[in-house]
Amino acid sequence: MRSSIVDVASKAGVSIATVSRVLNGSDKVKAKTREKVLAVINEMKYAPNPAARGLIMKKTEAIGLLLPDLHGEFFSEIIRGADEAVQQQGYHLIVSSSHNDPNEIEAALRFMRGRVDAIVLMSPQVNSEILLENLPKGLPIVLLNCRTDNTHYDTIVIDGYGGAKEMTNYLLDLGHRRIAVITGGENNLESEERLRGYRAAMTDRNFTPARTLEFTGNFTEISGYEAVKQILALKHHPTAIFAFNDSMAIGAIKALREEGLRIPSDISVCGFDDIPVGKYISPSLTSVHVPISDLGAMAINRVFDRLTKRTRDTTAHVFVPTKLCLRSSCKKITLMSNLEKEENVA
Amino acid sequence: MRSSIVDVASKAGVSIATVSRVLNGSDKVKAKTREKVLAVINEMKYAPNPAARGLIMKKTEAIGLLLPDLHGEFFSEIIRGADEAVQQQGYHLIVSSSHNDPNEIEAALRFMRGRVDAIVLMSPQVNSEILLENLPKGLPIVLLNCRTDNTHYDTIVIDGYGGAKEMTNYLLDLGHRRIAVITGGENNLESEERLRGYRAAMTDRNFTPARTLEFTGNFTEISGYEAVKQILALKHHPTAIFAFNDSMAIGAIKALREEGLRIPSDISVCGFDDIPVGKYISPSLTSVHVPISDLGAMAINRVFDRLTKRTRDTTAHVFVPTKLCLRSSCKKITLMSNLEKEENVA
DNA sequence: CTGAAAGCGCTTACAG
DNA sequence: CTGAAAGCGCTTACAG
Repeated sequence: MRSSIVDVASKAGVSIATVSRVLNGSDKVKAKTREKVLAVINEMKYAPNPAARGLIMKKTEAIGLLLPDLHGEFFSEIIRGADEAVQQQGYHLIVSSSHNDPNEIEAALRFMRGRVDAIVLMSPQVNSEILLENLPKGLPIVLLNCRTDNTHYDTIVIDGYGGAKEMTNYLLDLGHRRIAVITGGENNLESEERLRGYRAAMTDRNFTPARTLEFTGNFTEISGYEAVKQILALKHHPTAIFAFNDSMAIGAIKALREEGLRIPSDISVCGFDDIPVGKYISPSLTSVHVPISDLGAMAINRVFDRLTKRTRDTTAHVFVPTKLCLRSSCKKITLMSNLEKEENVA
Repeated sequence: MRSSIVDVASKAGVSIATVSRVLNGSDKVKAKTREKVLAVINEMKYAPNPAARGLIMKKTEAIGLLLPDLHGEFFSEIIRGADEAVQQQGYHLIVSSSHNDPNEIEAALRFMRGRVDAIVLMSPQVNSEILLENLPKGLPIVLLNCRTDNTHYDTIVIDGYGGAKEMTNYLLDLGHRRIAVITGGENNLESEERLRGYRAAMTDRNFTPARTLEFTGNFTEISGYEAVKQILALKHHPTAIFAFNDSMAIGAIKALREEGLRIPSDISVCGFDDIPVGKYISPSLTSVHVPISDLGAMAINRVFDRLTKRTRDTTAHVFVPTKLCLRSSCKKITLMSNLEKEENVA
């Protein structure tokens, strides 16, 4: 059994109220008393039970972070950014992954009640009704890349549309016309936004985005790898592949190489997110930069804003811009076959 | 304010004891009463406060996971494995990173008291005395890759020595003699074990491991990258570089390429850990396989063993074997310069 | 089968 | 400056 405040009090010959006061730095404690208590605390290595403290003070010094998945560097960077921000305030993180399963989200949210002071939730896949009805009331909540137009919560959303559009325009500028995309799956907000951006860029330039060039992945390396196998089964290969995240781009590159294609001379490849490892692989990966760890930190800091200035109760909706990050995996195309021209010009 | 058990009780016209009983599935509740209470619970969307419950039941259904760092895929795989294991039991994870700082470890450990039922601690860098004196008593604790010969706690340790030795032997078999290593820094258990393994393999085969071929990194890509800049300043380049983790190997490969060297034809490179991305890069990375996510799961499952069968109080010390994972970043060397022979043969 | 009461380990008015 | 007491939201003997 751990020692409790009662043990400290009796050993120090004071009441538990006094021990509590020195613990909480109250100034209405005589210096001598304080020292005596402190001595006992150190001697016993006493530390107050945070659960009891949380129960009465209604603050836990913990923030819940609920992520859809834990695979890959994207989520680990989110966690890292969040953890740094949280540590700066002396807070801690309770991390959970939902696997995009409403039941798991519900379980995690329930678990967090009473244990966290606020919640950061990232759930690009689960639809807003389910989400909203499970969200605990009375707790600051920040929605990260969630599908919701509900303005009742603070939201942070990456500009997937703009980023994908910019990337597509870049590929178009490079002369590419047959651009295959590897998506992150249906019903996934991030994927959908990126797809929308890609299609818009094509259309804006009077090209018809062909559905036959849209392949479904799930944001993992292996799904990018497998998508390429399908892509190469096409009678006319695309000249560029735009994977909707870097992990899939990395998987795609591997598959392409296995088929003897060189990147970018035979085919260009780009990703999205700009995960740290992207700049280290060869060829270095052209991507759409997302400030991943900042995203985690931003969400946490927004939560702290809420926690401190309770007055301001207008919700904030921040839209995070992306930035094209040009490296070596994409290359200018010089000549196009007639066939391609025919197929793509509007 | 969230509703409490009192609200439910009054609305259902029963005592809080009865509500508590239906909450905990006690069988001594009349079916009709149970239904009435359940109806109210659903209507109010009531969920018990886990902090209060934890306080009295002395169990929190949370496990603390304290990691040295949050950079890169290694730690995210540990978290993933741990999270999966924990979710299987309906438990949750409280994650923290220590940055190898004793103060942060202490703060995290203090934070966890009363909030977790057990702790998994990974701290290859902080020495055992500091660690041991901060460890809470009365809580199951599993030490993951910690420097301690204390048998009072359960431990799980990767066979860094064996793995590095095996890798070095492999390089030796390939004909390499000048093998540079990039370590993970001094005072880091994992790095030290791998260094010991490398040196032992060299010595066993009657080669003297040259200190001038040992370069210091810190397990990050950039440190591998920078180490290579130093390595290439050597008057005689090594024919192989053994980075003590994959991230550094990936950084090293990038630096090597920038200097126009081809891998593995000009120089062989290998890593350690076998992080998922390693098989996707080019050339695919030869590494020492560590079952990373399993490690997280193993630690959690060990903790659950403790939690359930309190009787067995002999501590377990598991030593996790590694496995050579041969891919394409290392190549046989056919001829050696006389100079190299002179320098390396014992 | 159900309720009143004690207690988990703390904090904080309220007196003194 | 300090202590006795109430209370945070729950569970669980103990009676009935």
